[in-house]
Amino acid sequence: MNQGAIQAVHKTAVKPSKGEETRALILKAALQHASVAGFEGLTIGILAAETGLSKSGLFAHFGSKEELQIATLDEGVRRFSETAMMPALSVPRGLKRLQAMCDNWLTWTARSQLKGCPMMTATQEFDNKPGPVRDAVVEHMRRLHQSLVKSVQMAIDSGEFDAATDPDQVAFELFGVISSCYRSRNLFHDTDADQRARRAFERLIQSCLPRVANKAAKADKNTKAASRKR
Amino acid sequence: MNQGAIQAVHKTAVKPSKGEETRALILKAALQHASVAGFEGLTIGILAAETGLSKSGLFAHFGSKEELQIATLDEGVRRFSETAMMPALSVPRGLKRLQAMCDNWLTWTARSQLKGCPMMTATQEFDNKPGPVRDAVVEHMRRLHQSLVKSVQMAIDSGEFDAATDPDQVAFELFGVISSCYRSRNLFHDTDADQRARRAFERLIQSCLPRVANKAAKADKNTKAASRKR
DNA sequence: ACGATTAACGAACGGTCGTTCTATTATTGG
DNA sequence: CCAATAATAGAACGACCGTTCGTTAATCGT
Repeated sequence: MNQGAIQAVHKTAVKPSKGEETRALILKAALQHASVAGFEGLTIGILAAETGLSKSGLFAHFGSKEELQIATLDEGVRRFSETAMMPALSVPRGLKRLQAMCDNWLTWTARSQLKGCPMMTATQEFDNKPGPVRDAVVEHMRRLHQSLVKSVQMAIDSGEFDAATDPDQVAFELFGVISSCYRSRNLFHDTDADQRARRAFERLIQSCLPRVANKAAKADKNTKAASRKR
Repeated sequence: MNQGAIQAVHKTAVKPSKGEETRALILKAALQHASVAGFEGLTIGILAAETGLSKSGLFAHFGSKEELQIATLDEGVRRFSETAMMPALSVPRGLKRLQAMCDNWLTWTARSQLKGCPMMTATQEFDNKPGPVRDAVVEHMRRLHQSLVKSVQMAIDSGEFDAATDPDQVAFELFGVISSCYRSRNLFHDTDADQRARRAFERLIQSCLPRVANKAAKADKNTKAASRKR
């Protein structure tokens, strides 16, 4: 099915047939809607009305609601990749690229004119609902996590991060910051959310910087270690 | 309505009438179900079947689905308070209490035999859906945020945290860590999620400790903190 | 213990859901 | 340009949704 998606992309690049054209239009509206009302709230009737199609006409493009949800999720991931991740790849690997990723991650929903992040929404909606949609979500999120891990690893390799840094741990915490930012934005309408997130990123990065092995640092480490014991 | 809840609690403490008894039973099942399938997936038919009541019989207890959702959310908050927050209040204020809160926060769903955190679920489900349920979610989450802010402030006042610490920022990041932990647990079934969260808490706390410039500064901070106490 | 009150039931409603089928209209390749 | 094919419409389906209503059964205050 992944090959199918690739094939579809290739086809559209050559010649957008009528079917693929409307399908893309549907997915655009679907993504917009899912980013607000979630993937369960994405009903075929509503989506048909929004796109001006009939229920059955729209339905025929996917064959089931599950397929519609997966297609919408894939579209979201595609948009995320091209809006947030790919631009960061043009930044030289290491800390700079990681920062670019974080920054793009924060702002991509606005730049894509989405109300919330579809992947985060899907995560919450399907994390306890077994099935193909959940499987797709897990797959996508695992990939995203690995992208972050890899970027952190590059910052370690370049010497910008301490060698003892745990990339998985950093990725874990980056996800947390983003989560908290989205919540502050959408639930509290907190206009400072982005700034908070940036500060959190900064703090996280600070804690990953190499610990220089001079006396002061060593002493500081020791006191830290002592106080860490509970 | 808060007074109503208090009154209800008081009543049950004295004499649990039949109605209140079954209502409590319904809410227990509702909370269980909402923690897995969310608050929208909480249908009256399913809930009636699970509790052995008829749809109309169950419905009569709440008058609308919206009221059922709010009542379930309130029950979740009540359980969270008594399972996670109240026990932490018996720990002396300051860093220790904050740590107790974080620890209890991490483990309360398991101790309450819930699959996920109802409040987090509700947050995601209603953050873009205006209405009474969303209002209730915002209210509860704001309160929780303030609880954290207050605990952080106490750690500042006691001198355990640097005076320059921003309590709102710390609360923001704590929420992030919890979010990430829940996601790792439920989406990835990551058994290390709790450990990751604890490490993140630790790192966050470390970054809030007083920057020991010299002893005089520390003493000065303590006196400031003492005079700030109300 | 009895009358008043409350709790619970069962049937039914209008609505929307996802889905299926058949028929009609557009698009496409030769 | 014309047959073959794809895209869309429309009506209907059974299932389930939240909700209403009238009736019956259980509980409660006195």
